[in-house]
Amino acid sequence: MSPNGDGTRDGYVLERQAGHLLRRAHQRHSSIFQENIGDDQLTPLQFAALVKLRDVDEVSQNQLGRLTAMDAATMQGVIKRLALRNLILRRPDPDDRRRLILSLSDQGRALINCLLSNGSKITERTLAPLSRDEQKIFVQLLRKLAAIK
Amino acid sequence: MSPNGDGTRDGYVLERQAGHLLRRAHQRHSSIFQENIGDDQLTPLQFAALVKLRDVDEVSQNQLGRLTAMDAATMQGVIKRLALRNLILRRPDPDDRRRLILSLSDQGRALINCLLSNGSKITERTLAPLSRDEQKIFVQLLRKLAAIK
DNA sequence: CCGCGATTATTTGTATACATACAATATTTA
DNA sequence: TAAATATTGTATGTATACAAATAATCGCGG
Repeated sequence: MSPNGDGTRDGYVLERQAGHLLRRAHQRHSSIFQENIGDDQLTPLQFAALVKLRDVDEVSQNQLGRLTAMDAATMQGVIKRLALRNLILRRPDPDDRRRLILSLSDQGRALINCLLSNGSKITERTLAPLSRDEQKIFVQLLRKLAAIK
Repeated sequence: MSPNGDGTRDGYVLERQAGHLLRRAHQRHSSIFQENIGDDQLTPLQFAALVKLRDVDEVSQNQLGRLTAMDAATMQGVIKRLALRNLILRRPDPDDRRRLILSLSDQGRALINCLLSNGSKITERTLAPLSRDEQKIFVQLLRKLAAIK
């Protein structure tokens, strides 16, 4: 009756759709992140913002959003919470009064330097179900799907 | 200065981390979903719930959550909104008074039957940056990462 | 210099996502 | 059977996500 062996009557099987699989893989990663990041308050987006801010030193809020693929509204909340913990500094741009210039505080810099190795561990564990070769291929294909470069 | 050619001082490059890439790929898919599903109100999770409910006919709310990888709290909101649009029916389980038995309404069944082809189109467009061979490999690896089967 | 479109940050509203807590009900076990 | 345990649905709080609206400011063409 069920040509797919999973109770379906025709070709559309949820478990084979890229979107559903992406969501579940991301779900699994989030769980791994939370278990391994080593800071109960820090979320994946907050971590990404700190990492990128460390790379670029100073940027406006919207610019950082583009670098980390967050829209302005999302970025605003992330930055607000990081500032609340004194992990980042916000000062007005003297050359453009619309902008807030963001930078890491000493505390934020220390934290991100300390947590970077956890970040690598998280990536490793996320990809652990795959062999080394599969990991390389997967990341390569995923970059195409994420429209990176 | 920058061994990675992207402004970083050491090995951790955000754009190469599986979690970040999964998030961005999922982001891109969500956008494709919204443009192609053909129903302005329907979200990816609502669509998944309808698809699965069509496959299994009748289940409790928590059971449907497990089948679609949503926790009880998330499922509750999704079901509430589907019921509000009269796409699903909720009736108490006579054998277990904790449970609500969910099923598609005629309207919900008609809608999902009509939208299934859009679902396939969405999957196709999500994977479009990859060749046919790459798509097969990617989905296979993604299933491992999503811990399906 | 003026006006007008673009950019920046914020705010509001809706929808995931999940931890936690809770009340009602089932099940297991002592 | 009574007690401990587990499940189900609901509610609350926090954090993404993004659309849409807004106010302030910038830049550019005329």
